[in-house]
Amino acid sequence: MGARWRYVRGMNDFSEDDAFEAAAIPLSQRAMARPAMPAAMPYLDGLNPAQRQAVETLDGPVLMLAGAGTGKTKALTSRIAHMLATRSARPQEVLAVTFTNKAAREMKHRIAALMGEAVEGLPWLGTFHSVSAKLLRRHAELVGLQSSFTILDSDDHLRLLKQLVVASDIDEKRWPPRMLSGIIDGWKNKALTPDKVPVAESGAFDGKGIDLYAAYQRRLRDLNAVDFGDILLHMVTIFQKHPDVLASYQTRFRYILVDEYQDTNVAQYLWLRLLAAGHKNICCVGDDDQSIYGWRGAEVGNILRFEADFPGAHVVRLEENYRSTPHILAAASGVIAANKGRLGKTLFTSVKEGEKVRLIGHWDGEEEARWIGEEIEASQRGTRGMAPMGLDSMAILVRASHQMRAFEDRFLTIGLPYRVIGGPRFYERMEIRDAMAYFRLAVSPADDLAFERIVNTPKRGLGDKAIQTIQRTARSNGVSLVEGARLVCQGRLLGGKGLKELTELVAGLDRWHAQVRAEADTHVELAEMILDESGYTGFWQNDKTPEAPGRLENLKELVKALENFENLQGFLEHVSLIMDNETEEQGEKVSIMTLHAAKGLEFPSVFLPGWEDGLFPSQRSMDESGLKGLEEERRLAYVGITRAEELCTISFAANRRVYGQWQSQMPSRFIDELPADHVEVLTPPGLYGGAYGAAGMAASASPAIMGAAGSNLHQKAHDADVYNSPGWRRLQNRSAQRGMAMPSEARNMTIDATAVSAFGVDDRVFHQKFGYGAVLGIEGDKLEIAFDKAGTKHVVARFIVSADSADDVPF
DNA sequence: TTCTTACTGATTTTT
DNA sequence: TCAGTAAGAA
Repeated sequence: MGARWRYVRGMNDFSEDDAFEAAAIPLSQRAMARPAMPAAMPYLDGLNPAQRQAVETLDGPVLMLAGAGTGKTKALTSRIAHMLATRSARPQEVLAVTFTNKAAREMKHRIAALMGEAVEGLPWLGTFHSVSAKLLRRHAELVGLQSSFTILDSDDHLRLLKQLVVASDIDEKRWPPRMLSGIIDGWKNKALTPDKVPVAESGAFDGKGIDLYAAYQRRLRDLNAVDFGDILLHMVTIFQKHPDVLASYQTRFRYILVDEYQDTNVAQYLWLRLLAAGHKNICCVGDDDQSIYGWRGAEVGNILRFEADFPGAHVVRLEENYRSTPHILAAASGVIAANKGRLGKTLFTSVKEGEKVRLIGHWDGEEEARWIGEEIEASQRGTRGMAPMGLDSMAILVRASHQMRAFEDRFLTIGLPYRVIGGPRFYERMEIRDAMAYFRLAVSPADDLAFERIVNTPKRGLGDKAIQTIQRTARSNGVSLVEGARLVCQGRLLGGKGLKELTELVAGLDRWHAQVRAEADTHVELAEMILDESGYTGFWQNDKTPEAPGRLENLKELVKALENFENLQGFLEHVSLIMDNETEEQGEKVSIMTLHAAKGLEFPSVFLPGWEDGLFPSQRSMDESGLKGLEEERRLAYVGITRAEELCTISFAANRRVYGQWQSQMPSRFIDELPADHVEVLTPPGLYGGAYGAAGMAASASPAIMGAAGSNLHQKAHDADVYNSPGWRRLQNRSAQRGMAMPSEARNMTIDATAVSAFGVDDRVFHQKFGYGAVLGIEGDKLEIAFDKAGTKHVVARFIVSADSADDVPF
């Protein structure tokens, strides 16, 4: 949990002049920081010339092109420190925007560490959304909202759209609400209000897209709600339509800083341009080579165009890399060089040689996971003359989250601790959303979306029909759903169980709302009471599924988190923008995450599996966005490689199971783009017999043998394509030069020799996926096995080897 | 109303 | 493969 919840004041706290919530920084840290004397400027000492230039050029537009690992956060925070220390700006005149709460938090900490208590107050520093939401609460009436508007999460957003789609007689199958959501988000990212959507797009969503968009916006206004896109879009609208409001902020924010500028979308771009239009003291930091969010509206063009947008801009390149070895940098540069229209940077480092980037091909995805698991264990012990590495120093970065499974399975089997970063977020979990819907209703009974969410959660016998009755009643009386429900109860418009339960729910809501207003209990007690009385806690206590205990745990955590807020209202206002994934898990663990989630992180040792055409670069990305898509994938490769400090290991598999079907894979075209001088090709141990070359491997394994090996799994591996692909040939050539042979599946065939009869009850056995276990019984060609880690399973005998031979049979 | 069984179709994800 | 939905049975 940690700092995630440590915001105490409400967004609505208008009296507070500075956006910076002092409470966000633990007092201990603030006290420890040494006050910086304005004259001394010690923060400049550790900067290289480029960083220093970026820090000292305060006036006018500055574009800081900061390659991976070049110390851009240091430059950015030092720049703010410099502004304040030299009294070029007062804290409240500085606005710094980031994309994530995490980045905002880190900057706050680092500025505080640099400045100590030398200045009073700190700058406006937050995400585009949090800063914007704060402004919007001040000016909500200009776009027809009240300042207390609610911010919808993506779940509510989708539910609302679904209702609209259903209401307009559209075939939900052909035109899924999800698609409409994507279209509308896209428009909002481009700062297009319904009246501004170009005619060319009027065909969107069966020709009804624009109308539905307009209807959706009306509905939001009626609900006094905004979605994430609106937060920015409404502010842009306000800035454009109310020059006085804009002017006041232009005067107020004399200096603007933007992090990750390559990720800005059109709405954010306009937002910034409007605010900076007067003084043009805007400093944008970014790296066009790390733009990986085009699919959600980011425009690389924004950064490419910066000098045209802001004539006379100073462009500062941060090119000295403090993170990676020369080989790693060279490999990354080699790959990214294939992209066109880059601003161009040449990363260099003063670090000495280090290891080359390692490249290895595997037979299939499971083996890839197995090999990486072994490498990790080896690194832990310390190999190749490298010091032992902790698990925290290692990460596996995948293109798509489904690739994580192979690793999780494998690591579970061998008992290697791992942590998945970026999974479902805390506040997106069903139980948290349900609980928050109850809280929302207690605070504002008119919250129809919250009501819809929880009427029948836990089950109250209120199905579709009952809900329709409530909706009809509410609509015809022009009241909220809660009031509609009350009328339904009074008029006894429902039968038996449902009626009784609904009456009870309405009574409960009344009671809770009264408590909120009376402030009789503390909000924490109240929250507990709501969850209890609604039967929600009991609902999970009675649930026997394995997730139930975890969900109860999460609910407890949610209630605990409330302690950091003054009241329920304050909590709800913040929560939609502030909650992120900061699970400070204990213990040394290998990290598994997507390449996207890895941006901004670094690890001594990085594994990049699944470099196969179609997977990475992703086929879909190329189909949908062509060359642009491919280039974004390439940037993703660049991001991946540059996460590594000392060791980077790229791998691919010749066969992979895709949606349950085995497919042969071609090594990624990005592998061909790796500069040969900086790459060392490995061959998996135990997989090459020495007698077989790659070509021989394909040709010599007769179908009969393959069939006997039970490898219907492998049937496609004979496609010569794999072995004729440039990447594989290259691998082969390199191996040949080094006197190595290519993997052969010759060894795999030995597995078939182990027939059922080879096993007896109580034998110790090994299974590729489930690990070690003991045979409980034999049934036909299947064995019943009690696995040490994976439980009892029935497994086909040919997938089993005897435990003592497990070590030397690769499969 | 709700529980069960057939079907479909499938990145990346912050706010 | 598997999750999430949509139509049928209790």
